Order: sequence, then C-alpha cells, then structure tokens
Amino acid sequence: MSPLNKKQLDQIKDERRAQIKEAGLQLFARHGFGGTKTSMIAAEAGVSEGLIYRYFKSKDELFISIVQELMEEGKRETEEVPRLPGSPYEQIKSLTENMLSENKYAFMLILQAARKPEEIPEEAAKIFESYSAEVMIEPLVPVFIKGQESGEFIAGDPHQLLNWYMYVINSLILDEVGEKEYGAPSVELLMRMLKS
Amino acid sequence: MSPLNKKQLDQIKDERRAQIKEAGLQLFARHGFGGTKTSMIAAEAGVSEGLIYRYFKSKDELFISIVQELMEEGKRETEEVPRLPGSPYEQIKSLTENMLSENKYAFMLILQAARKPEEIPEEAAKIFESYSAEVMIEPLVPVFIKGQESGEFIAGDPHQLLNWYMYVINSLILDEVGEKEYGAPSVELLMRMLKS
Amino acid sequence: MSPLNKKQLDQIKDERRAQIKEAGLQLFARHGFGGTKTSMIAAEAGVSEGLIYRYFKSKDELFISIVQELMEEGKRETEEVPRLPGSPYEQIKSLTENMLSENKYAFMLILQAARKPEEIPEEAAKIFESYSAEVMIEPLVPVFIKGQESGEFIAGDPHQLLNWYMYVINSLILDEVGEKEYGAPSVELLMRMLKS
Amino acid sequence: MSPLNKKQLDQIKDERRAQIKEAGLQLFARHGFGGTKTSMIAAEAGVSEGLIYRYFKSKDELFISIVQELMEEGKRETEEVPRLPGSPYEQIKSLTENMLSENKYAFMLILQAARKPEEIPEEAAKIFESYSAEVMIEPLVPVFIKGQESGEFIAGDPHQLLNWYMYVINSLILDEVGEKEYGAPSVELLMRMLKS
DNA sequence: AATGAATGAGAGTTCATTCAT
DNA sequence: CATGAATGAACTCTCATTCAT
Repeated sequence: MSPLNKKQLDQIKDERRAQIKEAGLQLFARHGFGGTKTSMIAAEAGVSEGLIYRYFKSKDELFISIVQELMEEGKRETEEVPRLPGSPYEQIKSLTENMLSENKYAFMLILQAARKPEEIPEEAAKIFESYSAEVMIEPLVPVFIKGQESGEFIAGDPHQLLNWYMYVINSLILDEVGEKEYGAPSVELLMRMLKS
Repeated sequence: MSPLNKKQLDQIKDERRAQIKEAGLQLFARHGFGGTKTSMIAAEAGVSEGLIYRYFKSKDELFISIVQELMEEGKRETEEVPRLPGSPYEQIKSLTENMLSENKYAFMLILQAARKPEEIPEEAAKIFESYSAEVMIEPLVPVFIKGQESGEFIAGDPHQLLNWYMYVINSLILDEVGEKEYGAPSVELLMRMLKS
Repeated sequence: MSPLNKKQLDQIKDERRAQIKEAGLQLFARHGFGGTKTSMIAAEAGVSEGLIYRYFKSKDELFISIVQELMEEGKRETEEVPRLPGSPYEQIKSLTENMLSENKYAFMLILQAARKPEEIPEEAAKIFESYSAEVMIEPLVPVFIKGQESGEFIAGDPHQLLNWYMYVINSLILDEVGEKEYGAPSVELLMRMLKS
Repeated sequence: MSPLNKKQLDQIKDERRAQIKEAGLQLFARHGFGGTKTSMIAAEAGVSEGLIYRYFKSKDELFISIVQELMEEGKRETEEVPRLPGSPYEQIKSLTENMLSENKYAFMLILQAARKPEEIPEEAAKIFESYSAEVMIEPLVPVFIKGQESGEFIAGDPHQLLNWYMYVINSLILDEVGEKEYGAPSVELLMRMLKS
C-alpha cells in the first residue's frame, strides 16, 4: 500500500500538536511551568517524551505557544461581552460565569504567567505583557459605565472597580476551585462587590 | 579559651534554626516549594549549604517544620478575633486587614500548601488538612452570627458565607499583591460581599 | 498497470544504494562519522529517513560499506602509477595531483578512518588496517627506486621516504583545502621533499 | 577542627580546574568537540560528572576556556622564535620540532578549531579567528626574510611560503603522529621544502 | 518499495544531599 | 559547630532506529 498522503499526515500532525498542547495546558495550569516535567506531559498526552520535540522545539516553546493561543482567545471573549444579551449586570455576570467554569484552565494558565513572570520563559512573559490587563479590561469599561448610569452598579472609577473585580476573579481561578465543602463562592456573592 | 557551655550552644542552635526557617518562609512563599533551591535558602540565611542539614533532615522537613509553625500561629490569630474591640463587622474587617498585610508571608505559604498539595511534601499536605478550614473558620462563626442578628451582615448559612469570603481572601493573598496599577482591592470593597 | 519486473526493481535498488552511499561519502568526509546525522544523509540523498534502513542495516554498516569501496578504488589507483606516462618524478607528481584534487572526498574519508579509529565503527577501522599503508605504498616503491637511480629523487630508504611523503599528503587532504589566503601548498613545493 | 581556610580552598579549586582542563584538552584534541562526552572528561579527570559544572558553566565554556588559553600560549611561542639562538634556519627548525612533539595536544586542539569552526561553539571559533593565522605567522616573516638574504631559504613570497609550510605542519599535527611503522616524517625532510 | 511519525537510549545539565576537613 | 567541594539521581533534549500505513 502507498504511504499516507499529505492530507492525512497533516491531520495526524494537527491532532498530535493539539493533544500535546492540551496536555500541557492542563499540567502547566495545575503545577506551574517548573513543576511540570516533560515526562508528565508525554504521559498525559499518551505519547513518548521524544515526540514532543518533533512538534515543539523545547518545553519553553510549547509553553509560549499555549500562552499565545490562550491570550488571543481570552481577548476575543472579553471583546464579545458588550454584544451579549441582557443588561450590563447580566453581561458581566455571564463573563464571570464563563471564566469560573468553562474556560477555567485557560484562565488559570494565563494568570500564572501574570503572577510569576520570573518563573516562566522570558518570551512568554513578554507576550503576556503585550496583551496586558488593559487589553482585557478596556472593552468592559463602557459596559460598566452603562451599568452605573442605569443604577445597576456602584459609583466609583470604573477602571479601578473593574480592575479589583477582575483581580478577585483571577485569584479565585488560580485556586483551581478545590473540592472544598462549600466549593467556590457563588457568582452572585461576588457580584455583590459591584452591585449598588 | 574554654569551649562554649551547653546553654550558649543551645542558644546558637536556636538562632540558627530560626534564621534558616525565616529564610525558608520568605523564599517558599515567594517562589513555591519547587522553585526554592536549598542554595537560595543558605544564601538568604547567611549560612553554608551544608549547615541546613545539621538542623533539618531534608528540604522537605524544613518545609514541614515551617508550615507546622505557621498553622499554629494562624489558628491562634483566628481564635483571637471574638476578643477584638468593635462590632462583628469591625472584628472581621480587622482580621481581613491583618491577613492582607501584616502576616502576608505566613498566609501566602499556608495557602500555597493548600492550593497545590501535589507539589509539596506529602506530610506537609497532611498537616495542612489536619488544621483544615474548619479549624480556621469555626471560631468566626459565632462572630458572624452576632453580626447577622444585629443586621450588619447578609442573611444565609454562616459557614458557607464565611467559607466563601475566606476563599476570596485566601486567593488574594496568594496573588502576592503585585505592583498593578490599582493594587489589590480595598478591604471595604471585599466586605461588601458580606455587608447587608 | 503491471508491477515492475525483477530487472527494473534491481535497477531501482542499485540506484538508491548508490545515491545513499554518495550522500554518505560527501557528508562523512566533511563532518566526520559522529557529525553526520542520518537525517542529513536522507536529505542529501533525497530519500526518506526510513529508506536508508532498507538498504543498510545501520549507520555503521553504511559507513563500512563506503570505506570498503573507497579502499579498493584507492588501491587500484596506486597500482596504476607505474603505468602512467613520464619519468618516475612525473608519475608520482601525477598521483599527488590526483589525490589533492579529483578524488578529494574519497581520500578525505579514508584518512578520517585512519586518523581516529576510536570514532568510527570498529569494523571500519579493521578494514582500514587490512588495506594498510603497505598496500597503498608498496606499488610505488619500484617507481621511487627507479627515480633514485636516475638521480631524480634523494637518497634514503624508499619505504621510509614514501611513507613520510604520503603522510604529508594525507594530512593535507584531511585539511580539506580551506579557503585560506594562499590555499594549499603547490604540488611543486611538496615534491621538493623528495627531489634531490 | 575548623574548616579549610581560604588559601587551601583556592588551591583545591585551582587544582580541580586544571585537572578538568587538562582532561578536556587531551580528549577534545583526540576526539573532537562532539566526539568528547562529558562523561569521558569526568572519568579522565577522575571526578564526577556533576563537578565539571561547578567549574565551568557548560561543555561549551570549558572548550572555549581551553582554546583561549592555548591560543595565548601559541602566540607567545611564535613571538619567541626571533630570539632563539642560531641561524634563521635553526630557529624555524626549533619551532617545528616544538610543535611536532612537546606541545602536540595544544596544537592539535587549536587546529581542530581552525578546521571545522561549524562543529565547535561559536564563541570558540571567534576566538580562534581573532588570533588568526596572521598573528601566528607574521612574527616569523622577518626571520624567514633574513634566511633568504643569507641564502638559507629558497626565494619566493615569504608570506606564501611560510603559510604553506605551516599548513603542512598543522596537517601533520592533526594526524596525531600515529604509531605507524615509520612514524611522522623527520623535521629535516619537512625543512627541505624551504631550504634552498 | 517508500514514507515519516513514533520510540527510547543516552547526552548535557541541575540540584538536594553527603562528607572530608 | 561549620564549611563548601563532591556526588548522583533526575531532568530536558537529540537522534539512530522501528513500524504502521
């Protein structure tokens, strides 16, 4: 039989790349960059250790590649908020719910990069900076102001309030929502911080 | 010259032990367990690398010893809250402020143990569990109930609300209050979560 | 369409084998055994990495096979010298020129095997020994003696003088005649070593 | 007993550094950069593999450090030639003898760097270039001219003749003067290339 | 017959721990 | 008691070789 054709090979390659990135995402998110050994990634992805290096030049590059992708995704999500249905309060509540549940790993990893830039590859730290808080918070400012005008949100500098709110959310995500007795706080409780 | 007597030797020993633990506390808090090299601890404590092993059997044991001590201190502080001056709201606000500023390193380390038990020595994780949330939250429940009765706090299961509140505080402490534009949220904003 | 017949298949096989050997020769000559990766050989030969192993059991065997072939070729050339036109001086000059230019790669590789037997497969080193200096020098002895008799060459033990002369030639070939300012020494200068 | 004092420790360090460099010199000279494994160096120096890294940041740095030292030594030796006793012919003969015997390893290594700059650390190649041929040949030009004037050496561009002569010497050194039947050519035979 | 994705042994390097002094 | 040179297990990464297609 003839060898696999180009399309099939490309598909395999894409799958493997995705597998390895997914494994990396989960492990980096949970154990940090230094705490994640390449052997762990290989095991989680179900491939040999050597194979990682056919798809990524180094552990650093794998990390960078993951961060890059996530930052872009995160940016897209935040920009989407003003177009969500409902009042400003409901829009931000939606984003909060999304961050706390669906995209947990992604946010965890992004925020780890933010917290200890000295422990991750330099280039990853740079990428993170370039998508800095501004980029992820700025799109929400108009939404928040609209909420203040309609009386849904408390008064105060919207940048500052949003920053603080995000700060709390981020911290919570990093806690990886343990299996504690009461679990993570309800979104409603958190929103009380902003509600007038 | 005659050799040091037993009392003097014991004093030197206690000092060295304390020096090393203090260095360990700060470094583990900042860089995590895996991110802290024994050479860093020796340098920070101003002793030789080898000396660490006269006072602690291993890096693991040093970490465990530090966690142990901090947990007891934390417990003492929480138990003190009902005896603080002011209303329940003010008492809990006091504790919050204390956790977010004065005892930062201690809390950072404790919480790091809490968050990533896989990354720390198994025994340290066990100690943490044994001082579990209950121990640190239970003493606050009566205070909170008193606050609900006087109308200062929102209604709801006090265990659950306190748990969630602590959860947020803990998360924030772990963020090591970066140099962000707006810094960490004001205690007042956080207290809005509980205030009726 | 019908499959290829046996003759056609054999031809393809011979071509492939030759392709791979030629690529190996150039790369081993330039980069040494250890410095040549199988991936480089595959790329240079324009075949897949796996295919090499259909034609040669291992990288070692490929190397051995190349050395083997070259040694035989070299032997044939040396044996040809007495039948070249011109005086003994001119005959040896001819051989010298040939070695320094036309068959450079071949000689380079042979001599690399000679110089660092530890770095090449053991069997290749053995083959080299078996074709040892004697085999390549002995045919030249009568030529040299004839030159001494006619007064063209200096006096002395012909074996020893030839050996030394070859030794210098071999060393020069191994230098791969760099792009130095003055390039490699002229054949005339070298021949001064032997000329009376 | 008190710990070793500073002087003693410095001596141990100097000894170890020298041990490791000496082992590196011999092995790099014989097997090339890539062909020399750190485990070989450790074994030859009689230390553990890890210890190498207390004295040199990397295998690259060890190599660079060795090349650096040798280049300076080589330069000093060449500059000394005009001050040697005897006629120009005897001075250059002296240098030749020295290169072919006493300082063999040093020259071997230097020349390996010269021959395959792409296979050694980039910085080592740069160092080599900076001490380029000029530096090692230029001091000999006046000596050679003096020899031409007195009729000891053949006529011709002194730069070119010296270059070629050195080229042959270098090539010979790289051959590591095997245990061949007749050994390396006598210095006298080589000098015939230059003698009028 | 041919491909190139996948493997795993072995290389260079780091760092907790030991030990001679 | 105190030192820091020395060790070796474990990590990241490379590359000859295998194997499903």
